[in-house]
Amino acid sequence: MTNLIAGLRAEGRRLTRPRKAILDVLEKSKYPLSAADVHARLKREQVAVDLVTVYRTLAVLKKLGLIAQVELGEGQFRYESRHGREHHHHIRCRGCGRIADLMLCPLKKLTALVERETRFTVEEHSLEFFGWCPKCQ
Amino acid sequence: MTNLIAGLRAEGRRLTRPRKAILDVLEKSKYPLSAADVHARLKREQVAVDLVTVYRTLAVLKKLGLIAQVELGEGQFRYESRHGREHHHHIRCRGCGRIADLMLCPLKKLTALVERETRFTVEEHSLEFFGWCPKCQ
DNA sequence: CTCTTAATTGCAACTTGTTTGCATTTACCA
DNA sequence: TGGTAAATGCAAACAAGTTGCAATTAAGAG
Ligand SMILES: [Mn+2]
Ligand SMILES: [Mn+2]
Ligand SMILES: [Zn+2]
Ligand SMILES: [Zn+2]
Repeated sequence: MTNLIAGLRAEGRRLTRPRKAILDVLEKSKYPLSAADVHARLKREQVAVDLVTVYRTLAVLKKLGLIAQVELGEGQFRYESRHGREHHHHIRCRGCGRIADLMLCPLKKLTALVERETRFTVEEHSLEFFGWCPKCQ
Repeated sequence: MTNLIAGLRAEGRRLTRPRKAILDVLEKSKYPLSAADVHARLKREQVAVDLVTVYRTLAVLKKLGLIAQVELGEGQFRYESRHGREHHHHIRCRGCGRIADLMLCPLKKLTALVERETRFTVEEHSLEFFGWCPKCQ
């Protein structure tokens, strides 16, 4: 939360109820949430925030580096708090959609290799697995 | 093309002009194309096919395993032919959108590790890099 | 604490990517 | 050469995300 205040101030932005509430929802979640998910949880908590504001806030929090955008082949984005969490990846069940964290990232060496081969500068990568969770097998 | 005929027949489906043309467009492309890209190229080649048919055909070709669906953080799907190409991944430039193939996949061992840790059965994975191409750096 | 003002919000409308319903057309086999 | 189920085109619907604008509000100045 202190990161939020500092980050916002540094850009001349304001600390508002929706911003606090949305970051809070993401910090409490054990898996990444879509904008619609966030909106639904806010409603459940009696916090009246428009879905448009959720989208705009997610963009702000992402720019501040407080949340990460995750894509799991669903045709939509998900977001998760980065607070106190290492860079990591996910696995998603093809049956029930369950998402689990993978606390690993073996790609440091590979990134260097890619940069040498392609002459691109690598800024980010995404590594996701898809399969069947124990219940759905 | 012989794969297409065999695959379609095996499911009681038919070989049609749109299906041939769409697979052909994908086989000629050096990078993965969106449905709209495919549609535009068909038009350029005087092949009149509705965009809806492109979407439906991409779904069929994907189910037959002839093409792969690729996601590069754009909010849309791309598709590429699998004919004669190894399983591989991509790098996409944040500046101009240029996409290059990465002919590597160092994830066999990792997959086994993930399966052991999570108890999921891994069926597929996605590994993509994002950065800046030589022209955009 | 009150005032001022630019940042933020909500609402409606819009855009883009993708899917669905249905009547018409067509590939394929008897 | 039909008969028939599969495939197509067109219009409409849907879903995620974005934009314009008037109303609201956080926060610094006094
Ligand atoms: Mn996670
Ligand atoms: Mn490729
Ligand atoms: Zn990683
Ligand atoms: Zn791979």
